[in-house]
Amino acid sequence: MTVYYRLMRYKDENKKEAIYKATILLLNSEGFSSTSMSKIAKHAGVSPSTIYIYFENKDDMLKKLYLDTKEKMSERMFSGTNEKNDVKDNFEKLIRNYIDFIKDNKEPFLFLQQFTNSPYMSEVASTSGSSYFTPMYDLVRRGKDEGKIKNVSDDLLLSHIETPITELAKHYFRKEFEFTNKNIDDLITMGWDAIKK
Amino acid sequence: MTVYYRLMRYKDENKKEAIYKATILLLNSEGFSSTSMSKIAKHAGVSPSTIYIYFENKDDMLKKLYLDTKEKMSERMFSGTNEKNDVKDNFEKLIRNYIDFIKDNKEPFLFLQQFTNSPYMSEVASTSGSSYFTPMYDLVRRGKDEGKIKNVSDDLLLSHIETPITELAKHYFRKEFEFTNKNIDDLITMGWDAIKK
Amino acid sequence: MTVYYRLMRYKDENKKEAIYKATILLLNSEGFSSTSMSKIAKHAGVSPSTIYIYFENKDDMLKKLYLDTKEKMSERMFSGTNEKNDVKDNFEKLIRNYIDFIKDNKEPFLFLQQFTNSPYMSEVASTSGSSYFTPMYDLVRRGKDEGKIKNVSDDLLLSHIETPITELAKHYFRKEFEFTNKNIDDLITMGWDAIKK
Amino acid sequence: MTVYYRLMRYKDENKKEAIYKATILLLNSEGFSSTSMSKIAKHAGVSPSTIYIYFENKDDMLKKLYLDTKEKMSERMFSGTNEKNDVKDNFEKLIRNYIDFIKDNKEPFLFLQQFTNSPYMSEVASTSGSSYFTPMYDLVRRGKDEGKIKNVSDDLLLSHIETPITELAKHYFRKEFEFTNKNIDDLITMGWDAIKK
DNA sequence: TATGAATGAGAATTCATTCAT
DNA sequence: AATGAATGAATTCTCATTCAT
Repeated sequence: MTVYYRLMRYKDENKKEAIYKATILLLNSEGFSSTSMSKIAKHAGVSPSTIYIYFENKDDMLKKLYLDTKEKMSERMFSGTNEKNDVKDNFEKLIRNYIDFIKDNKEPFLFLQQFTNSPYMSEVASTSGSSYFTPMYDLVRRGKDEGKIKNVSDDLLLSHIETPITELAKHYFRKEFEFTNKNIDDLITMGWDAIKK
Repeated sequence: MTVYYRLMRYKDENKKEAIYKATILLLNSEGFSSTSMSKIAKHAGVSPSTIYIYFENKDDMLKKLYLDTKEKMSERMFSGTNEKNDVKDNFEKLIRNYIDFIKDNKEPFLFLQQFTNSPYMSEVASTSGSSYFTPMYDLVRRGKDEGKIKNVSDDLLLSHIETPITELAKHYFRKEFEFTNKNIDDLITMGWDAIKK
Repeated sequence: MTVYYRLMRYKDENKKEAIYKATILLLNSEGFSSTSMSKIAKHAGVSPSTIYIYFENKDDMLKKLYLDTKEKMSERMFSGTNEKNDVKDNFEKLIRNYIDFIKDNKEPFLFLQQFTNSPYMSEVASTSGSSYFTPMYDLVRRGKDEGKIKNVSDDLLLSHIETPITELAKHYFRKEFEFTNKNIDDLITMGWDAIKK
Repeated sequence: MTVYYRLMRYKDENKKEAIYKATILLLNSEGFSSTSMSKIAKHAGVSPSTIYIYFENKDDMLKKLYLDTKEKMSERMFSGTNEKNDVKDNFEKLIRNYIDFIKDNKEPFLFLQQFTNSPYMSEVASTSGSSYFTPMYDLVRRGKDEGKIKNVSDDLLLSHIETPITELAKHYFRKEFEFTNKNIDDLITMGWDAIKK
């Protein structure tokens, strides 16, 4: 009897994921201005009003989707890196992880780019988001301490690690570029040349 | 009579520019989905229907605005570079030009970023747009021929020149980073280290 | 077992009252168009679906709430009046009762006004409602028989008893008027002057 | 030529009136909660968006409609009254005017009642609205000065003039009461009895 | 009895665009 | 060339109600 009263229709996490997935796909194919809540609902196979059970409004949904996607990406990027490893090994691991993530996550990656370059970003940036990259900061700081990395502004260093790959990824998805083994090796060399002392 | 016509054309260009300017500002502050034709018209001080005298429709306007802005940027970037100059000098000039453009053109720059990372881009990319960067391709090719630049894929090289600065520019506009002389010099060093043989 | 059932019924009445109370408050502060079932549920501390256990639908609930409130008011109005008392004494008692009710029941009173002047009223009027005022009709009829009250249409008489107070009550709640002893005495005099022969 | 430039599509006051009329009819027949902007538009024969050319939003429209209707009513009520006339004559004129207005304006009258008893009223009350009744205040004040009217609170006096008729009007529209000549005469007598010294 | 999840229909409002001048 | 009025279609979001437990 007790059980009977306790039970109720639980929120279905599948629904949330379906909403996220539909949003990313639509955003990537049609852009912010053409991605409406009803289109998202239709693609996710739910009613428009259902979205409002999981999120306060469209903004709230987009921001949570961004944070969720960004978190998944940064987890993947730093997996296998370790503050006991050699700095350059970590650097190389990071780059390979990032490329792996990109290859496996075309749509989430493109969504992140679009979001990051939209005014939505500034609203999220203040909250959190950049916190995902503290391991990166730790890495370059250690590299500087150990005298292996140029003694320049952190931002300068970081901008030479992630961003060239990000740019190449866009070419990759437009099939103008390939992440061959040689290209990846070259990328590591160039990145390291840029930041090493 | 001549005067009459000149006056007309002068007025036109004013209106077109006002529309462009209003669009960029709105797009940067509110994003694609909140930038409507009537808002643009109001900010530009014209009637919504006036926009349709200058442009076929919203899409047409955005694309022409992108192309126009991009052209202005690339003109500025390559000014003073020359295929007779030393490759490294050209490289340095390019970077300094780009930073100058960024500093003087916050709103156009941010608009370009937003547009480039949106699905609008793919519609424009096919038409033209990348043509603006042929001087860049010429430069790296010459560098390779002269044995000064790494013999790696062009895309790899280009991605290490423009993109780190682009990334830093965003930090700059969020007031998290400054383009001091030292930072600019470091940037040039790092970029050159990345691509030089 | 008895206790069990009593507990259940007790709980029920609590919920029903909570729903009624929340509805009245919302209706008075936000009006018919902004008072939704989910808002009512939230304010009453129950689930939206719980309301449907007690009432068929929203209309049914509103009508029952009106009838319930109206009944409480008329009970209070006629308490202490008696067909053996002097007609004028009954008249005075009625007015004092009504003012007492108003003072003690701001929200229910305002709800009644709003409901009475809405198209909802016509749906309820046919069912019942006016039956609550038969004691009033009895009173004026007796007054006429005894030659104390003007020999005019009942409606004319009734409209001079309750309505001026109703109007003043609205001013009272807007803090533009006070039910001082003098005002109440004046009110009784004026009402009696209006209807007396 | 100059004329050509000056001309444009002017706002059509007919449209505004059609919107007002449709709103009143719908509000009276279906109430606040069932009267949607699209229903109003359909009944007025315009597009929903057209309403937003004339009014900021629904609230704005309702308030302006109320003020407009109230103004028309008060103009009618005080027509033919004059501060040189005898107080009692003015009083009688006022009542006859009000009844005439009611008979000729069923829908506007019922709308005013519904609006006045809704929470919308409090938003409007602060702005203006009661200003329409200054002639009434002038009248009772003069009556008191001349020693013809009871020396009681203005609110008390006013509540015995307009409100009984308002109440009877509702019965009239439900066909439960008729404004016969005798009834009107009785009404005047009773009202005057209530307020006269 | 009681619930929170779920929903299609409909709410207010804004959209890109065209019309009439 | 220029405009403000006008609009049907589409927007975000809320509604009354039902479902599953």
